[in-house]
Amino acid sequence: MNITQVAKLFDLSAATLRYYESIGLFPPINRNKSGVRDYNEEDIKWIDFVKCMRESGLTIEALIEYKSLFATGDHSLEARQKILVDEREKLIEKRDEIDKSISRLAGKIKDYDGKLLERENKLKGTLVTEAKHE
Amino acid sequence: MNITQVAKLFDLSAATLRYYESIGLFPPINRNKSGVRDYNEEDIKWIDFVKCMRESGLTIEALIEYKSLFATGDHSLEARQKILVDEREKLIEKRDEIDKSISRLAGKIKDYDGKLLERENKLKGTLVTEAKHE
DNA sequence: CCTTGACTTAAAGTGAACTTTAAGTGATAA
DNA sequence: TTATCACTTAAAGTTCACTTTAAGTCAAGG
Repeated sequence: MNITQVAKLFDLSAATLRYYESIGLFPPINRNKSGVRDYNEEDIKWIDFVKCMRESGLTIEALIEYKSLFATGDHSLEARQKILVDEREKLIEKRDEIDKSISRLAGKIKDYDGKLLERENKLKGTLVTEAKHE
Repeated sequence: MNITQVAKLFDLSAATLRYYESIGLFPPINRNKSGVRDYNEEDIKWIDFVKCMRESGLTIEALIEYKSLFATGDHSLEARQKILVDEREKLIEKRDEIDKSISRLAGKIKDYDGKLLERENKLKGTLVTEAKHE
């Protein structure tokens, strides 16, 4: 798979893919004899992971650190797991924040239902009054 | 309440509070005779709302729009409610994204447990082998 | 009286994460 | 053979949401 196809697949620009690779977000992509990137299954998995995590707000930095440790082999297993655990914690906190906001918005939305009803009733009152005057 | 107290209360800087007010994130704060801001209950509620929503990722723009409509009175009730509904939708999507990432991280973390066990077993194997050679 | 703290405007600076531009090389397909 | 992609490096530009700086005014308290 070439860069354009991968870009389409993940809705990223080729520039972003090169940028991500250049800063070490995932291992270097193999090239064909003419130096063109050829993405394999593993690469796709990495990119999928990176994209998912970035969308959830993991920093570039955390992902670079993870990938760097990955590159050092088995003795970094614990360290890598720790990063994942820490990031998961952060995401859980974030999710809880968002849940609070969702509830809060729900409450406000409900309040607006009340306000809208109130306004409707006022309008009806006006109409009744007008009817009386006829 | 003056700006310093409010800043402490919400862990925002006075500069940020002035900035928020200047761009219209909440209605203008009343001043005392010498022109110093004096925050009342309502102001505090606004700021609390704004801070909560900002932390969940609502844009400054959405919040400004909401407040602007608010300032136009009752005929914007529907429009205001719509903003809240739209933003809630966005937050729900975001939360679902984050949930996906949390699950994905959980899976990977578990995988690492497996890998760590494997490594441990290899280590044991080595020890056993060494024992045999004794 | 003088320090402290609040106020103002305008503008420049910051950091994160890209995006775009420039300027060039090299391979492949019609 | 010429157009189309892909590649490179380096650097500048963009957006968002502040933050900081500068340069000054004004009022209250010890």
